[in-house]
Parts: sequence; C-alpha cells; structure tokens
Amino acid sequence: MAKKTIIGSVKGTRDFYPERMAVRSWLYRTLKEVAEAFGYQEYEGPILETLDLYAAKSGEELVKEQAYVFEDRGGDLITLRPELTPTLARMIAQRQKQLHFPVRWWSFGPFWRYERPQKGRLREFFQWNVDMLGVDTPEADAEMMAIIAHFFRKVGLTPEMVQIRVNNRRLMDDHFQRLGIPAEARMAVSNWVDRRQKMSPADWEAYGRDIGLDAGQIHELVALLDDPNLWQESEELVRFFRAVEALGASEYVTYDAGIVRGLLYYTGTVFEAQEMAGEIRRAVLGGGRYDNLLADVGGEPLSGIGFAMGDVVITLVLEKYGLLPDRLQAHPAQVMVAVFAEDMLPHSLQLSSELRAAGLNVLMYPKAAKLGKQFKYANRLGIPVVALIGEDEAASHSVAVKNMTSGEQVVVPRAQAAEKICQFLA
RNA sequence: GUGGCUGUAGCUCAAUGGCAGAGCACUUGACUGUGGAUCAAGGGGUUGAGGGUUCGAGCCCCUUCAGCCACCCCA
Repeated sequence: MAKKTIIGSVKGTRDFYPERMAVRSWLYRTLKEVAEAFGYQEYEGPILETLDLYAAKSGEELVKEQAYVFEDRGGDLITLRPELTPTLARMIAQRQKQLHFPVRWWSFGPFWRYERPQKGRLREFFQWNVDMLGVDTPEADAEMMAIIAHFFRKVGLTPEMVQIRVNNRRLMDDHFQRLGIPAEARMAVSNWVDRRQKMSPADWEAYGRDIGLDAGQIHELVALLDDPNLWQESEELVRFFRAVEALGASEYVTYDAGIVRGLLYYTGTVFEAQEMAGEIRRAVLGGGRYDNLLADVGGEPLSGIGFAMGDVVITLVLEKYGLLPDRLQAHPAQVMVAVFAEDMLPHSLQLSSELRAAGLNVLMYPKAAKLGKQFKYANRLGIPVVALIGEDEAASHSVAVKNMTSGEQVVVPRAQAAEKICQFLA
C-alpha cells in the first residue's frame, strides 16, 4: 500500500473514469434519441429540494429512512432529491398558466438515497425520467409502453429478456372495497400484495392475517392476484391494451395483478419492468399515473403519467446480455503529433494547429522525448495516426505520417498532411 | 438498521505460524528517426488500520474501516 492514504470517496458513489463515463454518455445519447423520437423535451431540476416537497406524498419509508436530509446554514431542512416527480410537479405548477398541455418532458440526472449499497443499488445513481402531463387517457399510458419498448428494441433487449408488468390501482381499490377492506388498510394490503413473491405461502398468509385480513378475504385476494384476465373488468385497462397493441408494443407488456408499486401518489395505471431470467431481481424501471400530485404541491388539479429508469440496474442487464456496445473507449484524438527534438517543437506546435484547422482532433506529445516512447504512447492510447516533422521533413517542408493500424508510413508535402491523415482514418 | 464473505505490488492472485512471491502492467536497455513481437535488467509492499497472543503473525484472537453479497426497502 502507498504510504499516504488516499482520501476515499463517499460510500455508494462512483468515480466515472473515462471508460465508465463512455458507457454513461452512450446511455444518455440513446435515451435522448428515444425520448425525442416521441417528441419529448429535455428538462432538469435542482439537486437540492426542501424536505417538505417529499413529506406529503412520496411515502414514509422513502422520506424518513432513505432520503439524505440535512440542515443548511439557515436552519432549513434540505434533501438531496431521491426522485424527480415531485420536482416536476412543482415546476409544472409554477408555470401552469403559461405551458401548453399536454406537456411531454424527459430528464437524466443524479439522485441519492441513503441505503447500504449492493448489487444494482448505490447511494448516488442516475435516472431517466419520462413524463406526460395534462392528459389522463389510457392511450397516454400506452405511450409510455411504446417509449419503453422503443428503448428496449434500440438497445437489443428482447421481450424474452425483459417484460413490463402492468396493473391499475383503481381496479384493485374497487376490489378491496368490495371485499370490505377499509380505505386506511389499503396501504398495508398493497405492501402485503407486493411481498407475495418474496415470502413462503404460509408466512405470507400469516402476515395477511396480521394486518387484519380474514381467511375469506385472503382467499378472494389470491384468486384476484392469480387471475390473468382481471384487466378485462377495467374499461381503462381494456383501452390501454388496445392502444399498446396499436402502438406495436404488446410483446413487451403483460398484465399482472401483483404489481402495486411503493409510491403513495400513484392513482391509476402502475407498472414496472423486470428482467425475465430473475437473476437481476430489481425492477429495471417503474412508473404510473398520478392524478393528485399537482394539486398536492399547490397547483391546479392535473393528471400525469411517467416512469423512471435507474442507470445501475439497466447497465447490469445490458452487461448480462452483452449489449453494451464495443468501441466506446475509442480515444477522441485522431492523430498524435510527435516531437522530434527540442528545437523541432515549433514545427510540432504549428503542425498541430494546422491539422486542427483542417478539422482533425489532434493531440500533440507535449515535449521532446525518444521517438520510441512517443510512438508507444500513441499505440497505448489507441490513437490511429502519428504525424512527425524531423530534420529531413523540416528541410523539405513535408510531414511523415504513419498509420498505426497498418504500420504504413509516408512522407507528404505539409499542405497535404491533413488529407493523407483522413485517408488513413477512412 | 441486521447478517455473511473478502481485504497482500498499479491489476489479477499465491505464500503449514518460520527469509513476502508470480503473472500482467510500468521503467531502462538490446534498437542513437518509430509502437505492437522477443530477450535481459530494474523499480516498486508498514500484507486496509489499530491492538492482543507468540521466540516469531500476511496467517490465530479482538476492535475498526472499506468493498462485495444477502436481508430490510425500492424512486
């Protein structure tokens, strides 16, 4: 170990070295293309928000135990944003009178939650958010499926690898009411539904009785959860699936009465995407319809639908299937100008400038050194062409240009150097 | 917040309680105008940190920190 201890990074954060940054940038470019293909505009909010913004609606667990909360110098409680939707709601509410609805916006930025890091979960992560506000039709909900399907296809994820599971909270609430489950117990029941796959049947039933369900209610709820055609009772879901079909996204979407989602503010459609082999147990993305959020942050009532996808899990899934593109690590420099000797430095500086003026990405070796060392440097960095002005070239006003891929080297008049380099790059 | 596993060279990893090593990487040279291949030499370590047991600790014990994994929960 080094004698000096390097100061560590904050737990659960990542250092994006160039090779990792290349992956993040690729993901960003891909998301941008997908969102823009559907006419969505990019936006961003502040990283810091007041605790109040989340206190009402995001859910107790999220705010009390998972949010980064601290007091600023003025004594206000500040939160590192754990999600974007409340910020979006505020931004919309502030300009509600001047925006043209429906609004279609997307974003990709950092979020924090204070948890123990593990596979697929960190304390700082990036999230793609896509939302449409001002329409409350099932067809709008279906557009989210189309966006997600478009993204999956673009990165090579097939319906055999990932599926979006969809449910509707109104449908579930109607049944909860029919079964005599009081409104205040529905949150507990939703949590219970959510845990079904994670517990043994016996434990799960016992847990159900603990939250006040009787045997008859449990029996009926199990029948509901196992009914793949339950969606047909819901006019909303029937229209939703019809639209999903028309949008060509059906193969990625399935109905699942067990999907409830943890966030309090969802009121209608809810969904999450999962990796089908089950090796990556976390949701790839999740979202739903929120009818009351705008009013809750002080705006006029306005319905919205949206989803969020974290970079950590999607990267794991893409890695698993070998779908992260190669060649992401290509060095930006197309040509390196070597420095023959101390007194040749002006030639190298001028040549670099000339080549840049010709539109090339040029990296100059910053000082005179043994040529072997300089060529080795270019080779290690993967720079495809090296240009050099030695004494002979200086005398004849020419440039030696070497193709590092083929090994071919030619001497050309200085005015033709850029052209020759472009030939090598082609 | 609870539990398990792992910390040795830049990286991947060895080393019955008995001289801290290998491969790759790096530097230099063979090759005084040229990378990759080969050969040779070289630099690099408070074995995560602190304490304890022992004639002797990388190894055993305690504490602590970090990373990973699972639980909890999931935006």
